[in-house]
Amino acid sequence: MAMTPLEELRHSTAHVMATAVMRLFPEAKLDIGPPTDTGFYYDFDIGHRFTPEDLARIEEAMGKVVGEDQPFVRSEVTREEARKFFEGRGQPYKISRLGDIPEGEAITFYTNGEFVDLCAGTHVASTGRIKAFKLLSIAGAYHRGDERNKQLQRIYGTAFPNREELEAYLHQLEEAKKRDHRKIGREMQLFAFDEDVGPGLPLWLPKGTVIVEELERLAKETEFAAGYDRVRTPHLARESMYITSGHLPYYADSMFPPMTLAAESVPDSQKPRYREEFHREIHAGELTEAKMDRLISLAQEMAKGLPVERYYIKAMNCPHHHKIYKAIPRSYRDLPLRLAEYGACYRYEQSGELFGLMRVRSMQMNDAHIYCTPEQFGEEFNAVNEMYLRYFKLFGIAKYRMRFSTHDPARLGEKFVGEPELWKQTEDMVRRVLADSGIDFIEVPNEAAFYGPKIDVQVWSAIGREFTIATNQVDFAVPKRFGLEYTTAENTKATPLCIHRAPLGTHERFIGFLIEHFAGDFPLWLAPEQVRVLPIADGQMEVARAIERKCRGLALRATVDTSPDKLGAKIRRWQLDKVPYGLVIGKQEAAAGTVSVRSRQKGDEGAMALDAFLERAAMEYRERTLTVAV
RNA sequence: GCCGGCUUAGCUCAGUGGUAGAGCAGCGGUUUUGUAAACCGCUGGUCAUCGGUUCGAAUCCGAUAGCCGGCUCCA
Repeated sequence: MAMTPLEELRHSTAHVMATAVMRLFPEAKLDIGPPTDTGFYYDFDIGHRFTPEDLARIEEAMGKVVGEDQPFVRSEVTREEARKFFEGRGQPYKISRLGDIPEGEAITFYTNGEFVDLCAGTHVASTGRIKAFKLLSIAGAYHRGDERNKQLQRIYGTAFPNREELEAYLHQLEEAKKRDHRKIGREMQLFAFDEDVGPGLPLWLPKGTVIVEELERLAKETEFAAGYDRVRTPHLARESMYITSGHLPYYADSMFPPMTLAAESVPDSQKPRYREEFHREIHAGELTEAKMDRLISLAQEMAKGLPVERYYIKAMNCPHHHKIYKAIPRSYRDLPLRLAEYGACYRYEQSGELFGLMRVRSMQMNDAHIYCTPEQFGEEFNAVNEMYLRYFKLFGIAKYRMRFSTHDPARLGEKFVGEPELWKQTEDMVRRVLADSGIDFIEVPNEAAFYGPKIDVQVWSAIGREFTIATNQVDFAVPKRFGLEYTTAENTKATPLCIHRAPLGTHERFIGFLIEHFAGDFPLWLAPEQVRVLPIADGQMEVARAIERKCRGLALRATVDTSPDKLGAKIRRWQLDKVPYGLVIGKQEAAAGTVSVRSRQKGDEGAMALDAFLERAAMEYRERTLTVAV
């Protein structure tokens, strides 16, 4: 596969970096050093721990290699020659990589100066062509990306054809950091984390809650129009349900550990009396850590030997929804049945995976399950995809990627339920729906859910990480496990297909994404504060209050700046707070019944009648107008 | 979970073994103000936590927690 000139440059820079590292640390063992979308990396196995100071030293040594203007020379070798060469140099990873090259394919070395690398190429003519590079970070990375393998040290860097482009890229990185939802979320007081609450458990502050509730309203209206029914389910369920669903064996690690309690079958007289004993203990002096330990062992002692049962906090809503399906006998006339809920779920994500709002342990999903017949499937699946696209248009989301995840036949019965026919049928159905609708997508094997193929919509965070923002999944397996059925027109029983869909993902991730997408500059309908009245002096305070009341009468979120500051300061604060409209009220406006409007897009728009402004704002709100440039 | 780094006031950040600082925010007062910062004053920190070294620790060492950059994972 040919590299683009930029990839060639970056890959060559990776070789230069490896050359420099070998000069400084001759004992280093090399793995691989490919280009990436934004730069390059090289993986090293080395006893020394790279430090940020090392990066500067390595950069300096790289500068020397560039100065030596070493030509990159390609040579073909035999497998045996290559193996001997790397054995001689003590490079086990290279020998391992050699094994990846299929028989009959050319084995090539690229040499620059004293540095020789197993490499398919291609490269720039010589190291002197590398004009602008920078090493960015040090990271751990497993050999071949497998957790069971040794962790190597990876150095990330980037390179550009010239200094200017490198500087522009570094500047762009800085700019992206300003969009980071974690920074804006704190500045705008949208959400917060607290150590006592726990990692990955966000608190929605009042302003963030406004956004949450506006999104819920959007979803409810959209889903109502599309024929969904709303349901509500508990946050917990007995272990037995997750055994039925098949989730426990697959996902126990990702769920919070169960709550264990005395079984319902234990007579009351034998059940532990936590209450009295605890009460007595807890109030007998200070509550120390030692005492907590005593109380916990007391509880364990009391429960000892009793039959127990376990409850899990739900990590997904599907099993509960399946139970709602099952609560009532269903006929083909009832299908499709679309059950929607903004369900609260909890997942015990590994600590290192948590990332602001984008990856959390408590979340609310824009979830729904559509139960339908195979004949209805195409139309239903397509309707869900169209709902995605309508939403994306509403939010002005243009940069996304549809991923169609299919199964791997080699892993049937292990990672994927063993129903080869159903896999084929449903994947074909999805592929046909996608083709008919003309949506661009990429197909990725081996990424399906265990119960069926899926379409994920991928977006990128400000700092460039990729996330699934929405999902549309086929499930032909779990309804069967739950014994879901409907009576067909022929009066026989059949199992429905189920579509799991979450076009708005979770509140947490979706809002995290929206914060970055809009850089906090939300369209009016989502803005926590929509209108701020800015009286010039106290003399206009009464009029300002009256305008605030009028706005609120139209459900517009308005406030008055009651500070003793001068207008300039009020405007500045209004601007920094990213409020869509500011209404300046001075003596003239108060007398004329007008407001001087300031908008985020146009700045000072001059005076207009209050009613005219209210009509405009109310319409923007109602229509969910995308008022901001994104 | 793994590798590495970071943690000083609400926020942004100075402070390299010898009495904890600045700007902004907040609070109080004066000013009643016309489109991005009026003026004066005040409050606020167990330097993440615990332990160690030292006559003396924000500063050196260790552990723990949280966060950050990656890896792995992501129903």
